[in-house]
Order: sequence, then structure tokens, then C-alpha cells
Amino acid sequence: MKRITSNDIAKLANVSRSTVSRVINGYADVPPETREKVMKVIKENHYYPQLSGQLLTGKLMKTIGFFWASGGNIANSPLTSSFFVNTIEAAASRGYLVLTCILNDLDNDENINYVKKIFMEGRIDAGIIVGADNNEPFIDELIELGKIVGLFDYYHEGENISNRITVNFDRNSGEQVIDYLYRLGHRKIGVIDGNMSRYSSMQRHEGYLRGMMKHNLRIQSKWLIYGGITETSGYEAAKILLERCDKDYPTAICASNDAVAFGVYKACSEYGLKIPDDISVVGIDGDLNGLYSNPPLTTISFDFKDMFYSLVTRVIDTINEKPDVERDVFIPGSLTERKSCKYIDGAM
Amino acid sequence: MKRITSNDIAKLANVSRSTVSRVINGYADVPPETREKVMKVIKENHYYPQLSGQLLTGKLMKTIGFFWASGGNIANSPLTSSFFVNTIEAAASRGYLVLTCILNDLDNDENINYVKKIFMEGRIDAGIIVGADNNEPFIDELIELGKIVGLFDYYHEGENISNRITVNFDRNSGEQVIDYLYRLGHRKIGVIDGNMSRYSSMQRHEGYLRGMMKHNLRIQSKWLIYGGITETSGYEAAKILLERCDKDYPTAICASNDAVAFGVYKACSEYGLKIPDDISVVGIDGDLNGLYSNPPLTTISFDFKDMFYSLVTRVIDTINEKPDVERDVFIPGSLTERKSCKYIDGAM
DNA sequence: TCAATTTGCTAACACGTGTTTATGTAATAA
DNA sequence: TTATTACATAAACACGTGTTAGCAAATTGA
Repeated sequence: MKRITSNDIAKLANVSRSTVSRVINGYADVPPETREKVMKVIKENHYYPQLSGQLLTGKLMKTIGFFWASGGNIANSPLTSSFFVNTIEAAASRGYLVLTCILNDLDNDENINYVKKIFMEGRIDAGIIVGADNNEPFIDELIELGKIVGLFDYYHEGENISNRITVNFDRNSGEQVIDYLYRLGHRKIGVIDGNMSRYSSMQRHEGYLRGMMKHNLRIQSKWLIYGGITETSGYEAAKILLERCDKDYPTAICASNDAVAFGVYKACSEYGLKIPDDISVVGIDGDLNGLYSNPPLTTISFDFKDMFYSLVTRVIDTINEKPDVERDVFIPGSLTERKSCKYIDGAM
Repeated sequence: MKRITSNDIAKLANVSRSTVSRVINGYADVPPETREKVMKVIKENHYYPQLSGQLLTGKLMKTIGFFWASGGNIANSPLTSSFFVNTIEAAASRGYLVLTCILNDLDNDENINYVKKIFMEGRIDAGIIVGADNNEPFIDELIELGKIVGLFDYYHEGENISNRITVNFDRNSGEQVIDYLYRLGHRKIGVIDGNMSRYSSMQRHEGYLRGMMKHNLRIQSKWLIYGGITETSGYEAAKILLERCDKDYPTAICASNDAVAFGVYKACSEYGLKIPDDISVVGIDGDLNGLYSNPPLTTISFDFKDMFYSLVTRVIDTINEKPDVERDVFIPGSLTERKSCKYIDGAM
């Protein structure tokens, strides 16, 4: 099936190719009867201007890339669909499409070159990267080459560059959790930290410490542990923590995210600790699975729709050279109280 | 920032542009020293061949479109991420990217034209459409114009056309459910049907009827009801069904999918019916939320990874003109027994 | 040494579109 | 009637790449 071009339309309508072009692009100086004649031929022959030609004249793709660098299985995470759907819908609301790409990691040169190629060959007008470690050199490189990069949960050092757009979890969610537990009377609080190359994990860690210090709570190293970001790693970390506490358990554990909190659930159950009667647990993310867990998980919820709309909107504004686009935005979380924390006597 | 082209590279390397091209495309008749000289200039200047030029020479996009026509909020459905991730990963395993697009419905001409434009302007090499009603005329039109369309859960009448590729739930999942309930002793079985323009709903309905007839079970119309495919619509339907049964409840209800089953849960709870003690419920889909519901939902699980890999693979094979690509594939489901069905005395 | 072949490269064309400039024609004004 | 303007359309160019045909130089064979 031969592809039909504007040349064919021109011949069929007995006009020149440029007249066809001006009809399609709504130029003023083409009389109604000519316009109708040409439009009729276009419809009859199902003619659509080819992107291949348009790109060459400087038109943009009206497409942004969405790169997800996720270790592990994301097909079943409830956050996954939220990230995708909100990015796609935010882009669509501005007339943009989304080219999606999943990468297992960004430690690997092959993957990095793949991403760079997609940016550089003009397949997308800008890209959003989720799951990059802080201060990724290849991201700086892309920006230096003039590309626009949107980043979710990402920290960068040095000066702001207008083509680097970020959205991050608000800095004080960790502190919020400690405040809440303090109000419930908890004084011995354990923390499971996430992956420290992820900005959110760093911030949460600092927030915990800030909160503990604010309330003059003792920070015991045996109650602190690195636990990654998956349910399995959280389970392993919690087992070690409980083991080494030797009955001097914290009365509450702050997990680095909801998945890790579910790992803590499992470890506690193996140790015969009932939640929240024997020990309280708090997550962070607002994962909807926490509604169905037993007990339902108290957590800090984030509005991912809000976050991705903010990011996508600012990225597209940057493509269109809108002035004064805000580069770095922090979105606050809110405490979602469910059933995994217990009120206790603060003096105990 | 001016875009750098193969012409610039040619000048910098003191060769002709075509030599640059043959270096990039791995032609044989270029000696190693020339190749290295050119490659060096390419690296130093971060040159990447532009898609805009390549497309013009007949290269394909190496991209497939993924169109999701979903009524309602899909951001929180656990199936959503599975559909996206499996499509993207299946495509990636063949070297293809995925352009994603979410549409609220396909009843609307504007949306249909949007999809047609994306196909026709050469932005994608083929497209997958999820959520289309059976026998959509615009899909036939696309196929007649030479486009390759992959369809999930879609029935079409008439002859097979090689550019129409489908994957569907296996025909007998409805029958499987009835067999299972029969084995548990159920004789009075109610059915909540889904959207009959969706192929899977049609097939399930027929499967139920076939199963009932096979076991000589009475099909009472007051036990059958149309209930859509969302939790809310399932809830409404279940309320009507329970209301009009006036104590002559079925002992088990087959929901058109898992979301609808959760609606049934809610309606039953309002009517003071405990699941599974007073009434059994079966879903279809294998939604992971069913693991956390109370009680965990017995359902027919489908391997969506399998389904999308099959679809994507065959679509890409068709793009590459592989002969004898299978057009229509059915993937069987498997009964996932959890806690929402009770063994009862068949004679009761 | 001369003809025949291989090697290494270039010039030229094709692809489909948007836009700018030029051209021809009809209507208007002088 | 002639000069001027407005209008409708066409011709020509630019965009970046891949590929084909062809040319000159270097190499081989006799």
C-alpha cells in the first residue's frame, strides 16, 4: 500500500502542493471554494500529513519521554499505575503524548546510552526520569547538551539550571511521623531507613532525627537500621533490629516506606509481636494496599497526581520557553491515620 | 544551541557526508583508520543521527502505540500497572518503544480521530487498543488502510484479516466457575454480568449458562442481573438482586470481575449476609486486591503478562512481515481458591 | 608494463513537509 | 486606457538522512 503524500493530493485537486499545505495549515489567502475542493480530496483519500516530513521543517514531536528506572518487579505495585496514569494524563491535558520506557537500573552503561540516544535523536521534546540516583552525571550531560529533564525524587548539587526540573516529597514528612508518635506517647522509636541515594530517603532520615531531637528523644543506634525499599528487605532489616534489641524493643517503628512496613509486619508476627498492641508501625507513601493490610497501616500519604502534574506541567512549559518556570517544587504529605499505632503512656 | 548534523561531522572529519553515514551504518568498505577518525569526531561532538532525517528514508519508528480506552478512574486499579508494564517490557524485549495514550471512551468522534491521526501520520508502526467495543468500525478502517492493530478482549465478525491481531480470555472461564461451585455443593447460583459489548463479558455469560445447563441447574431470571464492570455498579446490581430475591437468595454469586465482586461484598454486608457463611462469591480477573479483602476473594486468575507478551510479540512480528503470524489467541485462566466460597450440602 | 580488478570515497538523488519568494491574473483606481 | 493594487497560486528552497551509481587511485595479474 503506497503512502499518499501532499503531492498526490495536489495533483488530484488540480492545485499546487503548497496550496494543499496552506489549506491544511489554515492560511488566510485561500478562497473557500479552493479550500473545500482540496479538503474533499484529502478526506476521500484519507490523507494525513506525515510526521517524517513535518519534523524536518522544525516541528516538535509533542511527546515527552517517561523513563522509569526501578529495581525489581513493579508490575504489581499500586504506585506504578499512579505514576504512569498521572504522567500520561497530565501530558495529554497539554496536548502531549508520552513515550514510556522501563529500565532495570541506571548503573549500567548500556541503559544510560539507550536513554541518551532517545533524548538526542529527537524522538522526544523532553524527558522525565524516575528512580535516578542523586547527581547522576549523565543527566548533567543531557542538560548541558540542551535537553530538558524532569526528575522525580531527585537531589542535585550545584547551581540550578533552567532545564533541570524537579519535584520532591516535602522535607518534613519524617518529622511529622515523629510528632505523631510523640503525641501518642511513644518515646522509644526505631527507624528503618531506605536507600540513601534516593532523595526522599535522605530527607526522611533527616526528618526523623530532627523530630527526635526536637522532642529530646534518645536516638539509640540499635533502633536504627538500613532496610532498603522493598518488602523483603524491610522484613530482613526488621528481623535484625528485633533480634539485636533483645527485648528492649522500641515501642514504634518508622518504616522507610509502605512496602518496608509490610515487611516489618511479617517480622513482628514471627516474633510474636502484635501490631499495634505490642509495637506500633508507621509507613510512608500512602500505598492503597495499606487499607487492606491487617491492621490497616498508618502512613504519610502523598498526592502523586499532584506531584506528576506539577512536574509534567513545568517540563512542558520549559519546552515552550515560558519564562520563570519554577525549577524545584516540594509537595507536602499528610498523615493518614489507620490502625497500626497505639496510644500508650508516655512515661512507660 | 544549534543542532549538529552529519554534514558538520563530515566537514570536521574531512570526509564526505556519505562516508559518515557508512561509518554509522557499519558498511564494509571503509578502512579502520577512517572509521576511527570519524567515530572520534562523532563522540567528541555528541552527534546522534536525527530521527527526522531517518524517517524520511523509510526507516520505521520502532514504536508501538498503546491506547487504553477506559471508562472511569484507572489510576488505582492493580490491573493498570500490569497492562502497562507488560506491554512496555514485551515491546522492549523486541527493541520497540511504547507510546501511551489514555482515552475516556471511544464513543466520541474527537477521540477516534485522535487515535486515527496517531496511526496515520506515521508516529507508530502499529498500535494496541484496549477497551474497544466489539466490531468498532474505525478499527476496520485503520486495518483497511494498511495499519496493524492489536486488540485485547475484542471480538470481530467476518473474515480474519492478517493485520488484525487479538488476544482474549479463554472461552471457558465462566464454566470453570460453575463447575467449582457445583463441586462445593451449590445449586442456586446467581450471576452478575458485565458489559456485553466487551468480549470477555459475553464469553463469561455464555460460560455460566453452559455450566449451569451442563449440571442441570435451574437458571432463574431473578438471580441474573447486568452489573457493569466497576465496584459501584456491582454494588448497585447486587442490592437489586438481593432485594428482589426476597429471602430466596442464591447460595453463590458469580461476579463479572473482581471489582464487581467487591461491590457484592459491600451489598451483602449491608444485607447482613456474611461471606462465605451465608453466601459465596466468586470473581474473575485475579486482582491482587482480592488477597487483602475480607474474606480473600476466590477468583479466576489470568496471566496478563502472558496475554500482553503474546499480543505484543505477534503485533511486532506482523510489522516485520513474518509469515504465518497467529491472529487470534485465547489464554486460559486458572481457579485461585481463597476464602470466599463455602462447602455446602448440595441437597439443601 | 599494461590491462583488469579492487578499494576508498564522493556526488547526486530521494524522501514529505512548511514557508518564502516570485509570478501571473483579475479587479480597482487614476 | 493605463497604472496600480490585491489576490490566487506556483515554483523553489530548506530540513537531515540513507543509498545508489560512479569515479579515481591503488593493487593485482599476466
